[in-house]
Amino acid sequence: MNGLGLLRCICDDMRFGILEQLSQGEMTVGQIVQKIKRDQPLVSHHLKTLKECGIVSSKSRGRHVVYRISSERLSALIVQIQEAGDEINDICDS
Amino acid sequence: MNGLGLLRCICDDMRFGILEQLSQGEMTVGQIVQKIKRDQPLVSHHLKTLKECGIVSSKSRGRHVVYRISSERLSALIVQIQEAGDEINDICDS
DNA sequence: AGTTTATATAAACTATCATTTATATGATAA
DNA sequence: TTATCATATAAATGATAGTTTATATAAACT
Repeated sequence: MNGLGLLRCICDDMRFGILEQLSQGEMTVGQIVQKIKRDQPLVSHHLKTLKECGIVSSKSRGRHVVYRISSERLSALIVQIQEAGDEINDICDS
Repeated sequence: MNGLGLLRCICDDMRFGILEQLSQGEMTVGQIVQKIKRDQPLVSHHLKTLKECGIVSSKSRGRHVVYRISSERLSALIVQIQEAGDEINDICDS
């Protein structure tokens, strides 16, 4: 998986929504489901994709599974990418 | 089209390849075709996509059509995104 | 005007990927 | 140990988007 592939992974609407949530701190699958209001299997599926890209990691806590962004560096990068998105919006409006 | 949509547009392998070429200066379709060694209709198709996103613009010069990245700001942003991709590679290797 | 060159468009095909639905796993609590 | 809760997986479906092939347009040259 190359850098572009990983960016593509991040740039999906739903996965980006999940990452926005996780950028505020670790969360269980159920909490993410509640927040973004999508079906649980779909959320799990996208979490798997994010995990395969190495963007998130998970640990079990009781019967819950807690996900988090796998590194501070990556977390900062996601913010940057989000800002790039906003900046493109700016550019296109002007 | 939102910021994420535009990022997704940039993050396609082939479109990114085209943008890498154009980041060195404006080029005709034929020149791009030669450089990236893909079929002309395919290149034109992706150029159209990039144009619809507002990422590139074009002008006619004789029977040639010259494409360029539509703003300096956007050009700089593409470099940043490329660097983000490289950085993700780093993170995943480590 | 007719031919060549450069680019664009359109239709058909293919692949990829998101989503849904149904079911399985695995942990806890009763 | 059975029932329940949280999450994961798998199969089927549907949508999106890349690619190919064929053809159209438009400019320049003869």
